[in-house]
Order: sequence, then structure tokens, then C-alpha cells
Amino acid sequence: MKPKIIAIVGPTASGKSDLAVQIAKKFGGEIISADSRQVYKGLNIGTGKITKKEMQGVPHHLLDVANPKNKFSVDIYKSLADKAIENILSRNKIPILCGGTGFYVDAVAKNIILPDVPPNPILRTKLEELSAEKLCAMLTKLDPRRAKEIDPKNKVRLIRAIEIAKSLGHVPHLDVGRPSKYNVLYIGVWRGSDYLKARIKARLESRIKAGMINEAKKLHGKGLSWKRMHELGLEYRYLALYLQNKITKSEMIEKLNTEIWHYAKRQMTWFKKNKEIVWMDPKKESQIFKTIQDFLKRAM
RNA sequence: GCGCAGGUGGCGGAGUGGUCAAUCGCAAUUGGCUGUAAACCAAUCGCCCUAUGGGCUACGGGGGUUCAAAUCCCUCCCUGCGCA
Repeated sequence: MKPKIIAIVGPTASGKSDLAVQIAKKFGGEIISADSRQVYKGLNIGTGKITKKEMQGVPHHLLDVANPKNKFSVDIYKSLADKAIENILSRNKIPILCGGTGFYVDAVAKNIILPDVPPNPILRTKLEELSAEKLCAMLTKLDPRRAKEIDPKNKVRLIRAIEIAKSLGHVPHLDVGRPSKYNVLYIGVWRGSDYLKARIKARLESRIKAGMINEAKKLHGKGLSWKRMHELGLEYRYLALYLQNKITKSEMIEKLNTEIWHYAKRQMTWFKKNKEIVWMDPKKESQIFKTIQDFLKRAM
């Protein structure tokens, strides 16, 4: 019998974190964050990281486990998350995976195993100089099969494929249909796009009031480069531009509102593919609780 | 009122007689993703259809020149700047 876990997914600003806390309190659970930016220490206001108070005593895992100066990865995430889940289960608590990074959620919930080839920064820097066409040609020589199905314009994907092929001789088939280690109940949080847009806007304002700009300034002061902040995306990307006087404050706010909305849509593109997700309105708590209760009672 | 500049698709902004339903950017919509995933990448984007082709309506309004106009001429309306 596989252990049961609950996954709370959905776009940014949909209210996942609060819901997860309510669920954890009700059913005796602990939360494993599935957010590729909240893993970093110091990225608090900008990522909307849950505060101690908001946690209401519910343990949260996979928050603040990395230094933002270094790159984190799904792979590290997966091994840490699996460990956390094991630990939670050993204490007879219910693991609740909660976050908007679909890739991270799936890595754990669907047990995706990625090729065991660590990033090679030197090779990457070298390959970054080349055009997508050249990279594609290079990959065709190394692994024609992979070259055929890969997005020929996406340099990031091409570089990783080359990195893998150079190390293993080819890019292994993706392990699809691999059995998950867990029985997963996916709950998707959604209240409509108008609601989400309004929520994004309001949340951005309150983040600014809460000192987000100063947080970014401090991070840079502590050595987080503008380049790295750009890479981190969204608030940190545009905050960095603002702090360098490349854009005005109102330009930053305007840009962020649309960028965050774009991000929410990308997240939905990912989640929509997963037909197991039960989409629910977070307002309808009792309905959600009932769904969870049924899931937990069910013999599997 | 005179002078100059200009009015182009949701916005910004090209084009200045034919190859223009109109470069490009933004927004919008949809989608992709094999260790960067808040990153990275792509498709669509006037309307209609028997849809790698065809039809219709469009470049402020109206009229004209021409085989052919967003592009030339006339006129009207509007906007900005300058002079009154």
C-alpha cells in the first residue's frame, strides 16, 4: 500500500498556502513547499513566503534550504522532498505538497527520474555562445533521436540535452508511466481569472508596502548580483531594474502586474495537462475537506 | 485665423503608387518543457469560408486621378507645436 499524500496546486496568488495550513490543521498534516523560489533564504517578501505567524504552528518543509547565489534544481528538490515526506510519514502525519512550481510537484508526485548528469557550468557557458541552430546541429550528431523531438529554438533545453548526451552518449528516454511512490490527491485552487488578476494587483501593492524594495536592495547589498536577480525572475528581476534606475517605479509595477499574470497562465498550462487535479474554489472549505476525508478513508 | 507637423490594426510605431491584411515592439489568446522551471521556448493574433487556398472590409470622413492608392490630388473633420 502506497502512502497517501495531498498536493495543493494552482497559480500564484490563488490562496494555496492558506488552504494548505487549514488542511494541515484539520487532518494533522505537515507542509512541503513546492516553490522553486521559496527554497532560497532571504527571498521572503518578493516570493510571498509564508510567515511564522501564518504557519499557525504547522511545520513547513523545503523553505529556506538554499543560498540564492547558487542555482537550485528540481533534482535537489526531489531528493529533499522525498526525505521530508518520509520523515513526515514516519511520524504518522500527512504530507501536504503545496506549491505552484508544476515541475517540482510532478518530480515528487509522479516520481520523475531525470538523467543522472550534474550540470556542467563550464560546458554551459561555452555552449551559450552558440546559436540555437548550431546547438541543434551538435545535438543531432550526438543523439539524432532526441534532436528530432526537442524544441529546436530553446537553447536552454538544447544545452542540457547536449550536456547529457556528452556524458551518457545519448539522452535516455524520459521515464514516463513510472509508478508514483505515493497515492496522490491533487487539489487545484482556482477562483477565476478576474479574481486572480485583482488578487495579483492587490498583493503586489501590499508587498511593496511590506518592504519588498528594501528586501531586494539588501539582497544586492549582500552580494546577490543584478544578473542573478534577473535570473530569479518576476519581482526580483524588475526590482533589480528599478534599483539600477533602468525603469521607474510605476513602470516596474505595471510590468510586474502583467508578468505575474503571464506567469500564472504558464502555471495553468502546466496544471491543465494533469487530469487528476480536482479543481476547487478555496472558499468552499467544507467541500474540500470532504474530498480529502474521502481520499484518506479510501482503501488503496 | 495663419504657418508647420501629423491622423495606420487594442496600444506604440513602420510603410509613402503595385510583391500590404499592412515590417516590428507591446498587450491579448493558446501551447511546449528529460537537473536554470518565477527560468527558458513556441504558435496565433481584421472578418468569413468548402481553408499551405479563396472571398470581404480596412490605413480619420468624403470625392477624384490611375490598370492599380495606406501611399498622388481636392475637400472636410480632428490632434500637437509655433505665430496671432
